[in-house]
Amino acid sequence: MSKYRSDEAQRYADMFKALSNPYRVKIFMRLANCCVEDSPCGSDDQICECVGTLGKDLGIAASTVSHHIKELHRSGLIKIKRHGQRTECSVDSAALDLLLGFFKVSAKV
Amino acid sequence: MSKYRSDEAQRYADMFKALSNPYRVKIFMRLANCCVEDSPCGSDDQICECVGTLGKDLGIAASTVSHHIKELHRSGLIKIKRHGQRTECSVDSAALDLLLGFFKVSAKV
DNA sequence: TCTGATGTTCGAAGTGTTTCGAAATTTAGC
DNA sequence: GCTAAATTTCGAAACACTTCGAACATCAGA
Repeated sequence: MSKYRSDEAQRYADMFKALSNPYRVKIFMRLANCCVEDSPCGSDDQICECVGTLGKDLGIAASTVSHHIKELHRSGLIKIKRHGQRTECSVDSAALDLLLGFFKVSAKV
Repeated sequence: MSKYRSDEAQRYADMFKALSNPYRVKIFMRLANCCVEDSPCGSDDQICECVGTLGKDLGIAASTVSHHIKELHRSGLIKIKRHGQRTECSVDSAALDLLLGFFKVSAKV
């Protein structure tokens, strides 16, 4: 409590909930390795047709992948940009910094 | 995927699930500010009779606090040591480092 | 404008989570 | 051995999450 606003815990909980599913963790890790912030999927050398390709790699239905991506987006962890038929996703670096800060404070680094 | 084992995502998801509830985030933040690893609750100047006091501050039943603490413990985020009638909790610094690493890698810091 | 590719929304089934109060457990101190 | 304090376990009710397939929406290109 103390140095945090009462609804700050809720904000963190929302982001952690978005990462509380192994498929969403995998999606997030994959995005973090290929598309952070303003270098979205499909640019330059990296090609990841987000929903479709991720769905095949994960072995779950496309509608489920779409749902998980929506959850990640709702929590603010990722950004979504529609580009023609494709939906390009990227990790929101501000959210990343916020979470990094959460554990840095806790770790007293 | 790539550089992570298949069940590594599950491990992270478990820890994030433990932090997916605002009460558990509050408990974790409080513990991180008073008892990390080997300086458990109640030592020296800091006094926090974990379950009891946290329950009053959070405004929820003691049995609920106990449940949340069990969840944090099961995920590996905190350690539990019974000391007489009290249950002393502390943040597991190894888990903290693991999560810090998760976001550091993602942030490409 | 039709077609195929890509992605989203909907409804449903199964499962898991949250919270409580009551009862049980554990331990310190008499 | 009793009693009181701290915490856990149990059972139940309400609610939320996960996943799918089917149906719908959107867009690129012939």
